[in-house]
Amino acid sequence: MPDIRLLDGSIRHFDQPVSVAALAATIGPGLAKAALAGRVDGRLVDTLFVLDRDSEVAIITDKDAEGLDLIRHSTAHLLAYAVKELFPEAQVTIGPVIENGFYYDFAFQRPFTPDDLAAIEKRMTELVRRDIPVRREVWPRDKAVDFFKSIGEHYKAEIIASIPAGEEVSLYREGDFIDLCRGPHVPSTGKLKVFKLMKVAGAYWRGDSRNEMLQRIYGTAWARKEEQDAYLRMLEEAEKRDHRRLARQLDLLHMQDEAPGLVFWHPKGWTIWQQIEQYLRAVYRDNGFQEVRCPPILDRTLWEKSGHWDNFREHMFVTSSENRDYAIKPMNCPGHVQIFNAGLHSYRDLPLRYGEFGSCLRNEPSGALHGIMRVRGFTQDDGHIFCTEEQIRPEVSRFIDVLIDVYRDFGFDEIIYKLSTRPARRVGSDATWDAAEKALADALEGKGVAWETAAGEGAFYGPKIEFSLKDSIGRVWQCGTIQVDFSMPGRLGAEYVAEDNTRRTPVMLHRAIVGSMERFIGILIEHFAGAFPLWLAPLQVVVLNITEHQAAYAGQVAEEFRRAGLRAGADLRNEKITYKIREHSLQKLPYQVIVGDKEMAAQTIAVRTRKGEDLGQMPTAVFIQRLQDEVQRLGRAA
RNA sequence: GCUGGUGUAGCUCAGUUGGUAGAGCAACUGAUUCGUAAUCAGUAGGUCGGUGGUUCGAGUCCACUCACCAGCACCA
Repeated sequence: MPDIRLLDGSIRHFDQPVSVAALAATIGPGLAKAALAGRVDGRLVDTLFVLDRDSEVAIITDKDAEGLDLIRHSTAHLLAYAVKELFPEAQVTIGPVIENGFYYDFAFQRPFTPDDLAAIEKRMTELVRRDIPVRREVWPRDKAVDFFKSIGEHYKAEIIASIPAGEEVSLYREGDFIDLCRGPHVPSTGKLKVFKLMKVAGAYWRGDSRNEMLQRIYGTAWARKEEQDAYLRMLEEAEKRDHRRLARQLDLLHMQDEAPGLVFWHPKGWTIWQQIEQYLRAVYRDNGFQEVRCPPILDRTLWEKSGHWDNFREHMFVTSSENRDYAIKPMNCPGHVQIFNAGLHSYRDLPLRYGEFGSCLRNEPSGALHGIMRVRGFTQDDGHIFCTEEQIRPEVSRFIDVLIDVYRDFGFDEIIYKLSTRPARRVGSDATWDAAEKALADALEGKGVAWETAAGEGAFYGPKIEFSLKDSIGRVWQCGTIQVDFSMPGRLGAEYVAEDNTRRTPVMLHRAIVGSMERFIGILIEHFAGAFPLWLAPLQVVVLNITEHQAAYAGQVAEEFRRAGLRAGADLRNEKITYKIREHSLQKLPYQVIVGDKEMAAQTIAVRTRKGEDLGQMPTAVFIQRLQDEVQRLGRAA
């Protein structure tokens, strides 16, 4: 008869098998009510699971991370239940938990409408009110296949049929609804209080674009109302700082129908770009990268050699002239190899590092385009390191240091590291992969940072590390990468003379810090909500006169700022000072300098920030010094 | 590329069952010279994404097409 060890170390003895729910009840009525599931010797089970042997048990409630996942998973089932009640002809497929919620895919003869969603959500709420028990059943696989076929659930039958024959499968029954599921689930629908259906969209069956498209309903679900409210507020906030909207409001750039996926940079947007480019250029210079520039189009034969013609022909822009085919470069590496190949290199030259703000064009599928985050014409802060296998680790290590510094300078303190290892289809020997993966892992380990491994997610040509940053509202963006490449140098005939006077093929490391300039600027716009730090702001300070009387003085002050190397303007329009302040505040211009008769008489200026803080009155020279200090502090002077 | 949705003045949007386009802001003109997030008045501005069709008549209906949006698939 079971002895049950609880989380606090205490042991409870029972004279007969006991369910998780009953166990919770012996601990306290509050816990019994809150129990969503149990964790028995590390395995999650339903509350009706019977403990019949000695085990270690934790009661899972909505305070546990697993509890939240459970709620989301069960809410996905609740959604399917409601859909089947309202639309019996709809077929169910799968309904997993995702970040912040869940989705469920249905096969249905017509798309669901927003009205349908409202009706479904209403039905879900009714099912919750009825507090219907959710019960696990275990069936032989074949019986389950026959059953789901018999009720017309062909997708479900197909899923179950892919489970090995002879195994048992678990089904969950709530009311008249029965679904295949590994479980566990919350004990009854009444436990699901906080959820909202968000949107409906198409999704391919089994994630394969060759398959038919299903109707996917997305929902969010939480343990507590306040958490959902916070999540919905975060979405609202994200919408407010959407880079497409801010780019228009702040007059940074635009895109138009005639150039899908391509950006027209306006003066203000281009100023930001230039600050970033100049900054990165200094980073390159300080870290041994020599800046180069490659031709925008290269002969087809080169892309055939590199392998891109075979793999990406559909996504390359091609052009021809005088019976020759060219591709507009979709990447810079083959060009950098040409520069490497243009001279004979000794092992003493390695590592050799090239960097380029490389403009690339890729004919991305129309549905992939998204503002300036995913475009057809973009500029990589691309770099390639030609080195030996032994040099991989120190190069990667050094790169990580640089990357951390750069991200910090842009205001990102949290970085997520992911090491992607060998995929099934790959080039290079296992020994080579072993060494390279170890070099990357060692480099990460040497930094003392937390990192995770994505097994099998490396490129066919080598392992890589991907660097993601977390923005001010908690969203994660993958930007940097460093990738080992065993393939390209050989394909394009790169070699160096080794110590023993033999010709060897170098290893090539591809690396990018911000990734694409366009995308990174998009991320920055959203991260800062358009309120760029001083060193990046298109205009750093504007001088406002109160009446025409101080116009000349205001112009003179602005000129002083400009002479000091600051991006300054004067707004001498015949408008009320409040009007001008409002306008420049909305434009997120960092500092507004106000000059009236008082300031003019004292030969000073009055300063306020875009947030409305009053910095008081001071001589222009004093404020210039402050601004210069701030620029120095927030970013390396370019 | 796929599924669904959207496309009206520079911007944000309204346009009832098809009858020949409207608001606010911005712009322009004039008045106002006013101390920390919107001064008042006036003027001008649109082949309603494009092409074709139905109709006496189309922003409103139909077909095709382009772009964008939300997902999916893709991302060297």
